[in-house]
Amino acid sequence: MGRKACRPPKEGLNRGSWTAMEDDILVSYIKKHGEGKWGCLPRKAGLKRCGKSCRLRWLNYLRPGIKRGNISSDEEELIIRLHRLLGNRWSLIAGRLPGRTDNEIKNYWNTTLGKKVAKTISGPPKGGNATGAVSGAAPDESSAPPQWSPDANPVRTKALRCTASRLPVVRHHHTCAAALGADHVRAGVEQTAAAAAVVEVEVEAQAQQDYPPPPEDELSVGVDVDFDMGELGSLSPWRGDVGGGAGLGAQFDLEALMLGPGGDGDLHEFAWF
DNA sequence: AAAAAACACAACCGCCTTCAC
DNA sequence: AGTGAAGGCGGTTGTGTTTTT
Repeated sequence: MGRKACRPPKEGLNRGSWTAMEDDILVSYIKKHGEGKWGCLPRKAGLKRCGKSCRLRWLNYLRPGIKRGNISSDEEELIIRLHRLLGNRWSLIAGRLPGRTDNEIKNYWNTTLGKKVAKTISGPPKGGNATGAVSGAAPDESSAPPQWSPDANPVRTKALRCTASRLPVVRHHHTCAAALGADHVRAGVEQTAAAAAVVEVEVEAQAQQDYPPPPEDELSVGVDVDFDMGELGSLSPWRGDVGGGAGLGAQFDLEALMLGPGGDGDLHEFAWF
């Protein structure tokens, strides 16, 4: 048995744009009863809307502190940078822009910024890291800072993720020690913050050259973090170790773009060189 | 001035994860 | 532990507005 159903039937619900009166009802209800329980809210507030619609309306437009429009050039720059690192993880990006919502940023990117960035990229002559892509919600790599040439850096690695509380999980398609030492790697590490934390990293790598993939579980990556948090938005140097069997041991330096002041579940992005 | 095309953005949809039972 | 509702997220669509032809 699941929890009690709270959602109202879908029939007879209003759709489309919200009226000022609906907004008023929603705002005054939430002021009185607080956020949450979206499933029950429409019935209790007397709104002919589904809970999801109420939630969206509140979070994106009615919530206090929401900034609307006029995205500044500073904000634009930050969005571009965060998108480069995080891809289409709009809620994460929005979390770094006070007063902005994921929906607004997503819309802004899809209509304006994405095209702008694409134009910038396609403008200058091709070269550098034109190959490959980070999978899924692909961050915009073409403008990523560490320039590398395919000749010198044979492997591209994508998407690292971990939490400090987890045992290391390693996934790889193809990889090699040399590549790990001289790679163009983008790593997203979610960790619970702690001084001098040792972070276990999940790796997904893709080779451009045919190196024999090491057997499963022979590659492990430990990032020995000197948890000297840099200034928000700054790059700070970190040092890490790649251990594991099959001669894969290697040391590497990395830079971390500080996206937050450091706290539980804070997100860090690493780039290997 | 009118029609067509392009743009901007609010809202919806479906999927996945979390959580209460 | 299993089940199903609620919550959250990203992708997509619909529609009003602006620009171009």
